[in-house]
Amino acid sequence: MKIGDLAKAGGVSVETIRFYQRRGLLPEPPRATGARRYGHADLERLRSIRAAQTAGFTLEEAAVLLALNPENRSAARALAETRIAAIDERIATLRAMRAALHNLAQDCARDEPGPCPIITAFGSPVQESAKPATKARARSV
Amino acid sequence: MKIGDLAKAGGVSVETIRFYQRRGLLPEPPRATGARRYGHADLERLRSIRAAQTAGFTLEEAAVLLALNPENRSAARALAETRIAAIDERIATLRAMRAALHNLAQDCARDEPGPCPIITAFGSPVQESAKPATKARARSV
DNA sequence: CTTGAAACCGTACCATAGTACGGGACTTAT
DNA sequence: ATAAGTCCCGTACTATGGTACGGTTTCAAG
Repeated sequence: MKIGDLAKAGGVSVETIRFYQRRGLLPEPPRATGARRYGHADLERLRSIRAAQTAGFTLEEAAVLLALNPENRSAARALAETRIAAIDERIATLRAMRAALHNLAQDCARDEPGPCPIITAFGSPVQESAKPATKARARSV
Repeated sequence: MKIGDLAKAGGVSVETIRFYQRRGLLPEPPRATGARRYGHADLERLRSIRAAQTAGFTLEEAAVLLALNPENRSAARALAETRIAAIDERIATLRAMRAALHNLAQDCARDEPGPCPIITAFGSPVQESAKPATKARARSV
């Protein structure tokens, strides 16, 4: 297999494979007249990386998982537990955000007199000095 | 108020304020002999930005919220609903990740003979050609 | 034998939200 | 009056996970 074939088989771009090689996630395979030649093991490894990513691991964590001795259950489990804890934390944060937004949206929908509660919470403080800064915009914001 | 005072009052760094100014999120206030002078409205605006961020809005969305007419409830509500939908999607993805990891961790904890299920899922494909690529590591991975 | 596809390489760029650095100007306190 | 502390400015760098560009070489078909 050449790099393009591996890319197709793994569902990633050629650039991505080269990127993984630079990061040490995929080995540098032997070459035939310049071009790298890949085997089935490389495809397996690529799939492992993608699976780890899908489960929320970073590429760095994927590298650790790949380097792990298959007998080393405690290390693997520790990694998984750490990830689960991080996911739980993230979910809790998102739920809090969601609840806050939902409440504001409900209030807003009640359509009582006065300014929109969403804008009161996040938007224009209704003061003077804080004009939209239209001319200060150097980038496209 | 000078920039340092505003930074302290808003709980951000001076650099962050300057960064917000470059992005057009905070206006460029009048100056006294070089140094910018801020008023209470600027602090309010800074707080609005941080509140929007806490609710999961990006800085770009925060800019839109700040620019909104306080009467424009439908626009504000649309923004909030979009954000809620994005949050829901993200939570769903995280839950799926969590469930997958949790199952693997449970299997692993059963400690049955054979390789660790976590590593089977994400780690070493147990083949030859895929050595850890230690020497290929250009960056620190 | 020539053309086009695909490989190679290094480097730069994307988004996001800042942080850090270096040098000059200016204020404030001792 | 000198030193410390802020302020100014522009630029570069951080992390993350790639994507894109430009130029060279080699491979396979026609």
